[in-house]
Amino acid sequence: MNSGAAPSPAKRGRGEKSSPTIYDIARLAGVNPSTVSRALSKPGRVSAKTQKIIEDAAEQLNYQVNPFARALPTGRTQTIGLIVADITNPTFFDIIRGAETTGSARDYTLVLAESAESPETELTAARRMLSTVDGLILASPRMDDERIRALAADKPVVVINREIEGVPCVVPDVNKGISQAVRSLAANGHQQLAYVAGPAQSWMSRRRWEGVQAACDWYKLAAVRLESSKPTVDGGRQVARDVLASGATAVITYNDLLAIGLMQELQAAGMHVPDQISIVGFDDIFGADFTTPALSTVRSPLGECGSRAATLLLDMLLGQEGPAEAVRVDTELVVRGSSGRLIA
Amino acid sequence: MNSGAAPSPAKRGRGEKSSPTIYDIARLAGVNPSTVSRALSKPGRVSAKTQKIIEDAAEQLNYQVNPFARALPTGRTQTIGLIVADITNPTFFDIIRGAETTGSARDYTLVLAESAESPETELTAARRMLSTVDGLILASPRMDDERIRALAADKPVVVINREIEGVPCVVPDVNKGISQAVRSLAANGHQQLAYVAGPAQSWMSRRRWEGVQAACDWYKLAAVRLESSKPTVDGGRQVARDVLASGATAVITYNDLLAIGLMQELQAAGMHVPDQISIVGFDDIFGADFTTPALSTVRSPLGECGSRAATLLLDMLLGQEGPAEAVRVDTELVVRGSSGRLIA
DNA sequence: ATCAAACTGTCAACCGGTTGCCAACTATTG
DNA sequence: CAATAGTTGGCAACCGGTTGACAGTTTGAT
Repeated sequence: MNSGAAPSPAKRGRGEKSSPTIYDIARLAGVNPSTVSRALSKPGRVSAKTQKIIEDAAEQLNYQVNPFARALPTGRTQTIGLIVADITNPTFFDIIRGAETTGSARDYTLVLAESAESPETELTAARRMLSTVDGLILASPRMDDERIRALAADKPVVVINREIEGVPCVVPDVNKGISQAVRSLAANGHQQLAYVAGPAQSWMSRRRWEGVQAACDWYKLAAVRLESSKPTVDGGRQVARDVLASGATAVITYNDLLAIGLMQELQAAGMHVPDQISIVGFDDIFGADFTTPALSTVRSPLGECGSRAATLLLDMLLGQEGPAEAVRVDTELVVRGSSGRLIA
Repeated sequence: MNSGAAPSPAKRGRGEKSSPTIYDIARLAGVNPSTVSRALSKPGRVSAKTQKIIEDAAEQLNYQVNPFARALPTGRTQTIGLIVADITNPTFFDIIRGAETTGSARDYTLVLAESAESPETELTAARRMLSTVDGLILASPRMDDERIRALAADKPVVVINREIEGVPCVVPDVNKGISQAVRSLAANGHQQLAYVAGPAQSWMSRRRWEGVQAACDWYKLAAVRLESSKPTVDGGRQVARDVLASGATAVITYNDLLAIGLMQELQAAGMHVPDQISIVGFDDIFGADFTTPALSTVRSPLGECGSRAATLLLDMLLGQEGPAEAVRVDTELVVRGSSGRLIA
C-alpha cells in the first residue's frame, strides 16, 4: 500500500495481484469454500472425486494458504521461537542450527530473537514471541525460574542449558565429559588443577565447577577455582596470570573461548602447551581445532541440544506431556593437542 | 484439532484464559471496539481523554495485540525473513546477527530459514516465507536471477553477496581489500601468487578471482587459479599439494576456511608460514585469529552487510525505492601473522 | 422396496483486528 | 443565535480461513 508516492488502497504491498484464496478455488471448482478448506486440511473428509477437483484447481491457481488467516481461528502458527542470550556467541550457532533443522523437517519455521544477555530484554522478547509462536525454546535463559514457569504455563516452553523444576529442559550432562577429562589429566601426571569459572550467575558454570570438584576428589587432584572477568577470549588472556600464580599444571575452563585466550597468553609468555601446562576447554565450539596445538575440550553436543529441544517442543505441541525430568545429553572429552603429559 | 489426549474445545493450546481483546477493552472503557483500535494504532485520531481511558483499560487488562488478527486485513506482519545457504557456515553468523539486531531495533522480528545450498530448497523456503513476512533478505542465494526477480516483484527483497540487475543488493566491494592484500604481498617480495577458488557456481568466487587478477596485473605478479573441492577446512587441506606444485609463494583463498585448512596442511608438511609461504584468507570469520600464526585476511564486513540489508529492506517497507545499483561495503586487509616477508 | 446408517457438501458463525463512511457532537465565527 | 467547519465515536463490512450443525445423497441391510 505504501509503495512510494501513491498511497493506493491496494492491500498487497506490491504488484497488486493479491494471492488466490480458497474462495477463488471454490469458484473455479464449483464447490463451497468450506469444502475447499476441508479438502486441503482434513484428509478424508471429502470424497476422493471432489478432493481431486479441488486439488487441481488449487494447483492451477498456485494456491498457498494464508498462514494468518489460518492462525486466527486456530491459534496454530506452525512457528517455534528461539531466544538466545547472545547471537555473537558461537555456542549458540549450533543450537540455532539444530533447532532450525529439526523444526523445518517437521514444517515449522524458526523465529529467532536475542536477549543480549539481559533478563529484561529476554522477558520482553519472550512475551512478544509467545503470542506469535506455537512454542518457545529458551537457550541459556537469564530470567529467574519463576518468570520462566509463568511463560511455560501459557504455552509449551523448553529450556536448554539450565534445569528448572516443572519445565522441560535439555541439558548436557557434564559429569561424563568432566570425569574423562580429569581422569586423562590425572593419568598424565597432573596433580594440581584449576577451573576457570564463567559468569557468576551462570547455572552451567556452577554446575561444571561441581563436576570438576567431584572428579578431582575421586581422582585425587587438588582443584582451585579461578574467576574470569568475562567468558571470552579476552577474559581468558586476563586470567592467565592467576593461572600461573595458582601453580596448577592443568586447567579446565568454563568454555572454549576462555581456553583459547588463556592458551594464547600463556604461549606468548613462553609457556609450552601441553608440556608445561595442559588446557582443556568446554563445548567444542566452531574453531576449537584452529589453534596450535588444537584445543582439547569437553564437547557439549549443542546441535543435538537444539534439535532435541525442538523435537520435545514439537511433540508437546502434538499433545504429549513434557518429560518430568531434564533430558540429558552426554558430553565427552575430545583430546586434541592442548592437553597431555606433564613434562616437569 | 489434534491436541492429543483432551480434544477440548478451548481455542488456546494451554491455560484456557485466552488473552484480552480490544472488545474486552471496549467494554471496560465503555466505548466501541473500533475506537479502541484507533486509540491504539492511530495516534491523534481520538480525543486525548478517551485515549487515556482506553490506554488505562488496556494497561489494566495487560492487553497485547494479536499480530495475526492485525496482519489479516493489513498484510503487515512486522517480520522480515532471512534465508541463508548454510547455517553451519560461520560466514553467515555475522549476517544473521546484523540483520537480527537492526531488525529488532526497528521492532521487526527475524524469521530464519536455511536452504542447505540447494536452489530448490531455497525457492521453496522463499515462497513459503514470502507469504508470512513483509520482506525478505537472501544471503548468497543459489537460485537463478530470474526466480529472484520474480520473488522481488511480489514483495521487497534484498540480496546479499550477489548482484542482480533490478534487485537491491548489498555486496562487499572486494577490490579495495584485494588490492591491499596484493600490494602488501608484492611489497614483501612475492612474485608468484595462487588463488584458491571456491564453488564453481559462486558469483563471489568469480568476482574475487577477477579482483585478484586485476591487482596482480597492476602490481606485476603472476597469478594462477587453483580449484578446491569444497570451500571448507578439509578442502583447504586437499588443495595444499596443488599449491606447492604451483610454485606460488603467496596464496589468497576464496574464504578463511580454505586458508586455515591449507595452512594446517602446509605446516604439517614442514613449511613455515609466513617465511616460506604467505597465506591470506577472505572474510575474517570468527576464529580466524585462533590459528598460529593468526590468519591474515581480507575482511568482509558481513555484520554490516546484514544490517545494511535489513535497513534497506525496512526503508523499502516504508515506501522508499530500493537503490538503483548495488550498495557496496568496503573490504579491507587485516594483516595478522600468516602473511609477510618472503625469506628465500 | 423400506429404512437406518454413513457420507458429503453447504451454511453461517466465528477468530480479532482495521477502516471507510456517516452521524452526532463540539467549537468557531458571523 | 444560527450556520458552518472540524472533531470524535459508532456501525458494519471486510481480511481468509475453520468448524459445528444440518440437510441431501448414497449405500447397505433387512
